[in-house]
Amino acid sequence: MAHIDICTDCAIRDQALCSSLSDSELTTLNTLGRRRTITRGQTLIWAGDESIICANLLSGVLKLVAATPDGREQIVGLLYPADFVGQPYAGQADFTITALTDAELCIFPRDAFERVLEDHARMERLLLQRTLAALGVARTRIASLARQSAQEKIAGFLLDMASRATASGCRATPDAPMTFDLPLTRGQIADVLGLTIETVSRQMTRLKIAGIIALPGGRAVTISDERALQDSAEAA
Amino acid sequence: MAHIDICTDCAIRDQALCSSLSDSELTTLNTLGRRRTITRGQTLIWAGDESIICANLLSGVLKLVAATPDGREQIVGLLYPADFVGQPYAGQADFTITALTDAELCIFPRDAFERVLEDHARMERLLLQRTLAALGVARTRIASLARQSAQEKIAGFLLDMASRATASGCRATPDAPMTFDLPLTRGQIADVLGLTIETVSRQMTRLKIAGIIALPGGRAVTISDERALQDSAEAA
DNA sequence: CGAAAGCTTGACTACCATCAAGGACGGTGG
DNA sequence: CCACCGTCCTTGATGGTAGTCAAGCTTTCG
Repeated sequence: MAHIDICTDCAIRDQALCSSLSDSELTTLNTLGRRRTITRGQTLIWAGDESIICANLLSGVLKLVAATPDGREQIVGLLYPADFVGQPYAGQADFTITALTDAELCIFPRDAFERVLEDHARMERLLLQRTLAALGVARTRIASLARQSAQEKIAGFLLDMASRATASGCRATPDAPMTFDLPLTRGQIADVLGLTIETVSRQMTRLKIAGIIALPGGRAVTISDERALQDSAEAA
Repeated sequence: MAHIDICTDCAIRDQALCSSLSDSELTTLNTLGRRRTITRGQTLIWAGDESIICANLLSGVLKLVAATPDGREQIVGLLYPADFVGQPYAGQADFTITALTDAELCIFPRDAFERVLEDHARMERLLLQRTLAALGVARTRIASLARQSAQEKIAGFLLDMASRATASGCRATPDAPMTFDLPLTRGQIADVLGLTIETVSRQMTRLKIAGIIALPGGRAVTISDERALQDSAEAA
């Protein structure tokens, strides 16, 4: 909950919105923001509540959740380190934001953050660019959810998670089997892909039996045959 | 194809991005933009092409289409009058944009438009706000596509189209039956909702038989029992 | 060690896609 | 004016994919 005084040492200094600011400008932000750690399962923002905070995600993974009146739940987006969190200019929050893993945030009051945006055109432009990119991602997901089979969804999801896991720290050779931990449970994967937990489990088993992936235990996944997985992601 | 010299008379002067500009600032835009009319079915931008234009939509309806390698098609968004068209800061277009009805646009070269944004912070902020709103809409659609039944999708779609049709020109009484023309064919509705044309047709028939809507012919729809339609949109 | 949460597997079902055929509507040309 | 054609829409029969219900297994954590 302490004020930030270490922006220049920040893990995401070069990737987050703040990368548009000079060191001296950062000191202004310091007085506004504070670090906060939340634990797995904790909710940062509830849908419908007044939208009073914005943040940069420093570490961990968050989910954006839409809930239907009758209790069905759908994850409409995931947030990764360096992603921007919250809705400037919004009266109330559209979605509930909850931590999937322990996470660390750099939080600003929304109104103060909006004033910073007004004074820093570069930062506002960067946010616009990110928002446009997020819109593209969301629309791509619309196409996937509407038209892909369960098999395609799972294969595509695994490829996506794999590329994210290897984004930091490349692997030795492009063709070597690659192992990583999923940050999501089967149930959460189901919520992301618009499937049920049983279907997710069955598709994973199918890929395992086909020798395309291995499931060494826990949340770990090994991709043994990336090419075949890509084919699965595109198969009608 | 003429340069615009009638912004101050523009039908969407108060709703589009330009509403952030003074009359004198508009004259600058005049020199950059030009009006263009496209006919139903014509494509304005192809996915993958270099993203070279931005525009304001003056009249008509456009579709944003994602196509999978194997030919399946999904409409990932619809654009209505006063909506902003195109992707500033994008290298190449993510989606194909095609006219569903005859449409009128006010077109700017992308690079010139970006320079205008840089000089007009109010306009850039307005675009940011719109993009954030569009992101919320897209994410809401993710939830719908993933979790709603065909019945819910159709009912929700009809309510949405109804509210759009009545947005301009309110109706007499809130409870009176309301009739309007759908700007989309059954096939296009299917592409929006991630269904097949047959399922769309069957659901419409079902609603008709239930006395909730009437189909007077052509593209026309009458909502006889809005309350029941809302129930259909929320039923599990 | 025990309980809770998460995962897998099986049997069955329902919903929607697919395939197929025919009807309604609108425009064109004889 | 009517016949013709293309596009769009409706309806029926059938099947497959993924959802639902249920039971048992594994991992995690207090």
